[in-house]
Amino acid sequence: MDEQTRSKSITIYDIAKEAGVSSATVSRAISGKGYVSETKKIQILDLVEKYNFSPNTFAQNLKTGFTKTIGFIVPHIGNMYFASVYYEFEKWASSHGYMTILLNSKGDYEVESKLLYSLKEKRVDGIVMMGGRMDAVELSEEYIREIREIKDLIPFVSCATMAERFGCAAVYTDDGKGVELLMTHLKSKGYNSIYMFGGGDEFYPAYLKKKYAYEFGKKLGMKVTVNWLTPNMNFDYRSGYIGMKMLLEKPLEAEVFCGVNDYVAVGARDAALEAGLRVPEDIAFVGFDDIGEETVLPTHITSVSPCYDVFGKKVFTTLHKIMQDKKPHDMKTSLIKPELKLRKSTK
Amino acid sequence: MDEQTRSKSITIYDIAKEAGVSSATVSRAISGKGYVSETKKIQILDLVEKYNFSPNTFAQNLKTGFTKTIGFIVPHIGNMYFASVYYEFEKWASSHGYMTILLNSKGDYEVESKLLYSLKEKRVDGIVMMGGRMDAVELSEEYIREIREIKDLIPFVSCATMAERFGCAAVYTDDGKGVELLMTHLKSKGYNSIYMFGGGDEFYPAYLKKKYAYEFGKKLGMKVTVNWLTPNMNFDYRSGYIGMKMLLEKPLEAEVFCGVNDYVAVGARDAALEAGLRVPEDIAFVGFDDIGEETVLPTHITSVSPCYDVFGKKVFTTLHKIMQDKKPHDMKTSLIKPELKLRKSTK
DNA sequence: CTGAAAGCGCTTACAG
DNA sequence: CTGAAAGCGCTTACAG
Repeated sequence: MDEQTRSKSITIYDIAKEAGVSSATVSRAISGKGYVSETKKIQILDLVEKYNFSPNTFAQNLKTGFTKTIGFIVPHIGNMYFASVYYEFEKWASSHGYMTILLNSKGDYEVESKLLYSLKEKRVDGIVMMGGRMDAVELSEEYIREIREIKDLIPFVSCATMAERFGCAAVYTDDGKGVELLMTHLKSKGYNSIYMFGGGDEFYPAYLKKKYAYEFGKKLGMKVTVNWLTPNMNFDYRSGYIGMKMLLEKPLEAEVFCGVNDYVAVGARDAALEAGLRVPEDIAFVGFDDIGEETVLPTHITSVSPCYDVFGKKVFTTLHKIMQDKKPHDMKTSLIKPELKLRKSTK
Repeated sequence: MDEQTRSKSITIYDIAKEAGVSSATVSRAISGKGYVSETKKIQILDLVEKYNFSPNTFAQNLKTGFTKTIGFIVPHIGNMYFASVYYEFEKWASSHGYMTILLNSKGDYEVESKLLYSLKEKRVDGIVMMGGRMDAVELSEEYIREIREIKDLIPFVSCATMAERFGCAAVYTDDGKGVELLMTHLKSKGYNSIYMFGGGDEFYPAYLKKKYAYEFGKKLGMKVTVNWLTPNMNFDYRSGYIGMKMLLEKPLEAEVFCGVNDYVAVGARDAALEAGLRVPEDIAFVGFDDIGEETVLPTHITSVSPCYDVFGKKVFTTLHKIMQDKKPHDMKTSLIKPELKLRKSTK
């Protein structure tokens, strides 16, 4: 990083001089846009190789107005659900020449706003926002306006449930389908009752799963008990653990306990094990999101998996399409089909 | 993203015109560098506020040569060790006006090289690299040269063990201290034998922990058995799980089983539980890295924690210092003092 | 304290 | 197919 090293940086003009052409021709040869004679092209590209030259991104950006950068906001980077979508998304983005900036809103509304602002400032070409405020069932007028403004300014894809409410492109898992898959399987294994819990019901990802389970249970002839609106319930391990402790004080109301995500399910399972119950002989657990990558940290929980590869790809292609269009885009919603991963927390 | 919206973007000239000053004065007023009369300054800043103006980063970068961007390479984003250091680092970086790009090398050597190249291309102001190849005990001449080249070009901090070998700034946890803390505690709880396993011994983070444990065990009068060079051993859950399965086929060689990290320890613990052993009554488990954030997904494993807050901050301040200096920096190594987190996997 | 001017390194109509 | 030239939006010596 010393001055000399920095300033030695080669430019398009150095290449042009050595090749005996103009900088415009070098630019055309490198970008592949516009005509350049085969001879000169080869000559220039050789020089590029020789000096290991790459065009200055900032000069390009300044000129073209594009940054080839995408901002990706998640509420919690440690949550494997978000990490997995990001991971798959990034593969596609980078293979298309985009660099992705991962940002953590910590689930904090103010931080989220600040991040959105800083991405605007950085003039990113696109924004992906996962979960957070956008998942909330009830929204303030002001927040809706904030999101509408940003999505009119910068290509924007939300991975929040029901995000079409904001008039933006949305990609999220089909929870209705997920619940159906899960309950059909449980029924086929001879289970006849299920208890839905965890999560904040003020957020769709919790609310809808419970609602769908309730409805689908009727159709299936399964008894569904829903734990609605328990205070301090959340999407984390602790909620599942504490919730289950309380449930264990009374006779069990169901054969299967379903967390709104795997973190809740794992917490509940641990509480049950601690109480001396056998899983799955005495009690079964299921969850959503498939957070336990086998080689990293398996949960052993039967789970509805979002198919992260399909998910991440869909998010990228959706955003990419919007970035390509010049005109404001039609809002478009894509539902990702989930699949069931069977593990030893159920029969 | 439509053309109109894009081009409406306001510049320093618009502000200058409305304030009746030159663009130079506006620039000075905004950056706070150079003299501007109080009256004009206030007037300009009001306009900035009014139009929600922020200077075009690319024009700034092009002019100044700085990008205010840092590249952060990790081998696996799903590993909570890397995720936690990143998380803490990013807090400091962003509070100093730096944007951090997180990149995943997937532990692949070629990908790592490509990422390094792309960061050079992006002209980031600094690079942090965690683990990966740099952790290897044996290195090719070529790789050493590659790292030396990049660190001479761009401010560079490595979080690999023994990274001072590359002549670059290094920040990593003090494994010697960690082993000492752990074993002293175990001894005080009445444990007299420990079995060290997991990891690839071709990497320092595994090799050194085993070595230190062996040495420190002598001093403490504890029996230390070290599982060296087991093929296919790694830093993941599966290694711990499979490794423990094999160990359980014979009479146990120790009271405590220590994984080179928590993933290994959790895998081993699960194998023991499956075999019907009680933890910690029949067998105890310990690990390193403290990957189980309590509210997210607790491991319940007693662990040597790197103190992520101190770690992340140190990485940033080290990098920041190098970025400030004009001259090539002295290589500097900082060891992070670990602390012990007691959990129910030990007495 | 302030402005005119050069220049950062590209891209892209435009005119040949 | 090619080059001269303008311009993207800033910053910063330089000269007042």
